Amino acid sequence: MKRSRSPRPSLKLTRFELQVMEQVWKLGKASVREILEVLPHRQRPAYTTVQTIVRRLEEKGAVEQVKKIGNAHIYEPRISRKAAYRRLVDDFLDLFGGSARPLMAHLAETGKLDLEDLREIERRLEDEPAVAGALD
Amino acid sequence: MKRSRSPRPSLKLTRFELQVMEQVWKLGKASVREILEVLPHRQRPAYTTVQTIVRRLEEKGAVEQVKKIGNAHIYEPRISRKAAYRRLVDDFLDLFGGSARPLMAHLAETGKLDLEDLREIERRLEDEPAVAGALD
DNA sequence: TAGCATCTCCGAAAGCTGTCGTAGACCGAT
DNA sequence: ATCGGTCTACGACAGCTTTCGGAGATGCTA
Repeated sequence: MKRSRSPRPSLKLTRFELQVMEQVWKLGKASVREILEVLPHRQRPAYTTVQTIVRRLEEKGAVEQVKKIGNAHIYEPRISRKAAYRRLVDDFLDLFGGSARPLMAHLAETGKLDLEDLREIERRLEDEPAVAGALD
Repeated sequence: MKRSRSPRPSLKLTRFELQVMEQVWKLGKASVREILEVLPHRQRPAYTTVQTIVRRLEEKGAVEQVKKIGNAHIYEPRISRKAAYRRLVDDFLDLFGGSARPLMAHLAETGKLDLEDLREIERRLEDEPAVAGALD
């Protein structure tokens, strides 16, 4: 049975796949139904919709079946939240020429970023000795 | 002829549509062929591919035909670069709970943002008296 | 052990994006 | 007026994402 693949170095998750992963990360491990039930009420999809997403996440190597409870599979994340977001952010940064600064500039110009935000991040950077990557 | 619609407050552009818009913004006004020719050599698509994108941009109200030269339409942008990116960024920020700070934090953690970047933006913010939005 | 609820498994429709070809209109030069 | 090249208009299709239904397996309970 070639259910799951090994997790690719940085696999691309769609919006909804990410939303599902978010719940799996949050819960630590989860069944399809549990995921469904913690999904925001707004546009809660059908059970089988979530199931399909989980299936694809498994094919991509983002989650894996770790056991069964009753007849339901229980899944655990196989990639870290940070790794997933890194890929997403990288893709997005490409729209801004690949570096963060133009994005920053845009955020500042549109009022989404103020001095307080900046100083906060700055403090963190000063504390943490720029370990630059490798921590998943 | 119901060619173009009025520009929606903030319409969503796909990656490639944005790439085409980028050229239109740059050129001020342009024909399909001009857009095609300034597109990066890398994966330059067929003429009609660009044409289709421009057609969709027109349907969305992102560009409009302003005149003809020979038998070719000339298009002008109808939405600002900033407005387009704002929509994009907003959508993206939703993945981070809607505010910029978590994104910042991620960028800092993954080494995409250093103190120098932050101080640069900070300087800008201090100069410009937070006019907070409304400048398209 | 019979029945019901729940789950899995598979398949597939519908929408969006990127891709292009063809048919025909149009323009300028001969 | 005609002809060749360029453009438009339209439609189509493949791949991806989101969506879900149906058939059958499975497990719990009476």
